[in-house]
This record gives sequence, C-alpha cells and structure tokens, in this order.
Amino acid sequence: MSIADFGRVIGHESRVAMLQALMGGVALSASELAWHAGVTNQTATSHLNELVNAKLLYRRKCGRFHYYEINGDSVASTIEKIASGIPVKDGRDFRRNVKPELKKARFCYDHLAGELGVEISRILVQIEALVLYQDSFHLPETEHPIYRTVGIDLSEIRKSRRLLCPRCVDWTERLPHVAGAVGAAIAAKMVESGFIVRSRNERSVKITRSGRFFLIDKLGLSASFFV
Amino acid sequence: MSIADFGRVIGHESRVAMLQALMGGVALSASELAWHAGVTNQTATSHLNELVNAKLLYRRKCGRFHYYEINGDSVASTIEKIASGIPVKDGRDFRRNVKPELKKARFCYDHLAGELGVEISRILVQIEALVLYQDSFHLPETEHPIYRTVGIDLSEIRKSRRLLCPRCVDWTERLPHVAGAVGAAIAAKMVESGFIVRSRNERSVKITRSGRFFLIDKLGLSASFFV
DNA sequence: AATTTATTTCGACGTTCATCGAAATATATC
DNA sequence: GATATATTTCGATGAACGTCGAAATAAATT
Repeated sequence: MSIADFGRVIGHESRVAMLQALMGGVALSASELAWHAGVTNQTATSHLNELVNAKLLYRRKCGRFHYYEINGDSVASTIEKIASGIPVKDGRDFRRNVKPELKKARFCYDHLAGELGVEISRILVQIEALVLYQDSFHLPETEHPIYRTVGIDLSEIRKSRRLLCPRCVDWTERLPHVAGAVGAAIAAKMVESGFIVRSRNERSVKITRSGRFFLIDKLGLSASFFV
Repeated sequence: MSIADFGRVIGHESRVAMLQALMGGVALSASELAWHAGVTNQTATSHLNELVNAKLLYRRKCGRFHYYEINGDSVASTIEKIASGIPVKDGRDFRRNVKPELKKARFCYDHLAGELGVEISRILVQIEALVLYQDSFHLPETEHPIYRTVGIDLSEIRKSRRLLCPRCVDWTERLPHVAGAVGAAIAAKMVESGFIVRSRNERSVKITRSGRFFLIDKLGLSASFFV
C-alpha cells in the first residue's frame, strides 16, 4: 500500500475516530465504532470496509457482532507517530473546551463514560468485581455480589456473544471505562432504576438524587465526587 | 493539524511524489517538483500551497525561483515511518519493472538521471570537480578544468539565482545525481554537442557514438558501462 | 414462527478535489 | 524596452468521496 493510499484512508475524521477508539488494542463492534465516529451504521460499514481492506483493521465475527481491532503494533505505532510528530496549527488541549456536563457523565454508545464511567470502573476493580489484567478488564471467576445488588444477572449476560467488558478509552479522562455487555448492562440498569437520566442532547447524563444515594451507599463513591 | 488533515494532505500521489523527491533534505524548485509529480506547473502550485500550509514543506524564494524543502526532521521521520511501517499489499520491488532504457539514462526535469546521471555525478566527485560534503554536492573553490572541456562557463552559471548543484535522489538507482544549474548545464551541453539525444518519449536518453567516446575519453567512464 | 437487533446493500444526492488552458505577474536576459 | 523564463491566478470540468433513507440479510430473542 502506497503512502498516498495510506494517507487517503486516514484522511477523514470518521475513519480516524474509529482508529483512535481502537488504539490500545481493544476490540469494538461496528455499531460502537459508528457511534464513536458520529455516523450512521451504513456509513460506518463503508469506512470499516476501507480500513479492513487497507489492512489497518482486523475484523472478526462473533455471532451477529462484528468486532474490529487494530491490525498489529506497526499500525498502532504509525498512527501514534503521526499524532505526535506532525506540526500542529493549534496546540491547545482540546479537553479544556469540553462542556462540564459531558465531562462529568455521558453515554458512550450504550455504556457510561466521563468521570462517572471511569470512577465506576475504578471502584469495580477496587472491590474486585472487575479485574484489570494486562490493560484489559475481566470478570473474576467468582461472581461478585455487587451485580445482584444492582440487579444484573451475570450468568445471563455471559450467554451473549457480545464481548463482556472491553476497555474503552475515555477521551476526556484519558482513563479506561468498561464497555461491552457488562458496561451496557450497568448503564441500562441505572437508567431503569432511575439513578441516572439521559439529558435532552442524548449524550450527557444527569445523576438523580436516588442515584447519588445508590452510588455512595452501595458502590462506595466518595461524596466529593458530586461536588 | 489533526491526523485526518495530515492524512488528507499526503493522500494524493502528486503531493507524495513531491515529498519523496525532497526526502534527504534537498531543496528543489517548483518546476522541478512539478516534473517529479508528473503534473503541470499550475497543478503543482496548488499542491505546493497545501503542503506549505500544512507546514510539511518550507518555501523560500531566490529571484524568480521558488525552492521547497522538507520542514524539519520530524516531518521526514513521519513520512519514513509511514513508508516503512504500513502493511503492503504488494511487496514487489517496483524497480524490477523499470524499462531498461529509462534505467540506463533519462532526463529528470532538465538534468540527467538513471545510471548515466549517477555515474557522471560519481566521477565528477572522484576527479574533484564536485565535492560531496554532508550529503550535498558543492562546487570546489578552484574551478576544475573539466567544465571548460565540456564547454561550460561556471562563472556565468554562478551568477544565476538558481541553486547550483542540489542533490537529486535517483528513484531507480537510489543514489544521488546532480541537479540544479550545473546539472542542467551538463545535460544541455551534451545535447548541444550531440553526445546524447532525447528519445521520442521525452524521458529516456540515447547515448550517441560520439557521446560514448566523449564519456570514456574525457570523463573516464568505464567501457563496461556501455555493455 | 414472529419479532428484535446487528449489520450490510442499494441507490441517490451533494460536496470536495484535481486537473489544465488561458492569461497574468514577477524576475531575469538580451 | 523587448523578449524569455518561472510561477501564479482564474475559471471550467469531470472524477472521487461521504452521506443517509429504505430495504435486505443474518443472528439472536421471545
């Protein structure tokens, strides 16, 4: 593949957003990547086909889910080199301009991101309801009771062909939050229980009063988190 | 500049051809780069403006000549990283498919390239009519008599605002040949003297019988060069 | 078997990009 | 001053690209 072909493939924000979402070796599904790129699934399919044909991404099917990952270290390091080596017009840290409500808590496709997503993930690891092993989340062999407390039946979730708990890198916090079936189940159950509500712009999330109580009392979040 | 912007800028063969012609730190003029890219000067101007705006190239004027060079080591190393790190569809060495007559001797804009261009440059360095210093050609302080022998008046050429003897990297030989005012003068004088003639396709060059005599007798090329 | 979810295919539409002929401008040379 | 060379500007043209609605396909779930 020539330099020009490579340039052409990465020369669009949608494809770059997908690549960046996958940096760090995680696998994400087509719909999740469509969300990250801010396009419809049809457009995402078109872009993903190009990335796979260019051998930048690797695709594997798992039931009806199509998972994509970066195709090797050399691709990742090339993207990193471009990101770090090219002259910038504007060196400002884009994170300074994130709306506070998006930074605090928001949906990332169908799971939680932002400070809330990161903090929940961190606490689940701390109480050993999740294991962070070699930069990836895993469920422990013995089911932690917190899932029942929240109303999540892990044995049912385990039956899914969807990845259970891939690590999603938070673009505002630059720390990981849990995605996949477990991440989605946590988010769905919190909506169902009235602990969080989606805001009108469908991205940011408001934590309700009962949600605040639940997060402090049951999950052990610090009260200072809500200041 | 974002990854996508960078990708878009290098995502066309014409701009990549210009960047590649400039790898190694040489400076080439707009018309020379148009030639390398295989486009008209108007098209080249458009592309060069983009490369300069993206801060990949640096432009400086010298009289009516506009010279371009790679804008720093980080740009060069990023391009090299892309060239070496990306997955290739077809690993064949493209040089295998070069027509023999193009490989042997051809014009590169207005100076000689191919085996002939490289060999003439090598011999000029050997007899100290050119100095290869820090990967660049230079004229020696004392004018070498070979130029008068060929019919070239260096004192007149020195008056030109054009670069005298930049190093042009031969894409078939991967060795340098001399470009600029000196390179052009050598080629022009050899045409004028009937030592070489342009072929009908305007790229390859045929060495005439008298040219062969001249190159062996006056410049010291080995007879085996013409086998 | 019916319904739902994930993804792809199809086709239309609008935008972006790269090209060059003609003409103009800037910088020499004669 | 006239002419030549290097380069740019202008405008038109055609190709390439990215989008999504509608519909279809594949793999679940009910």
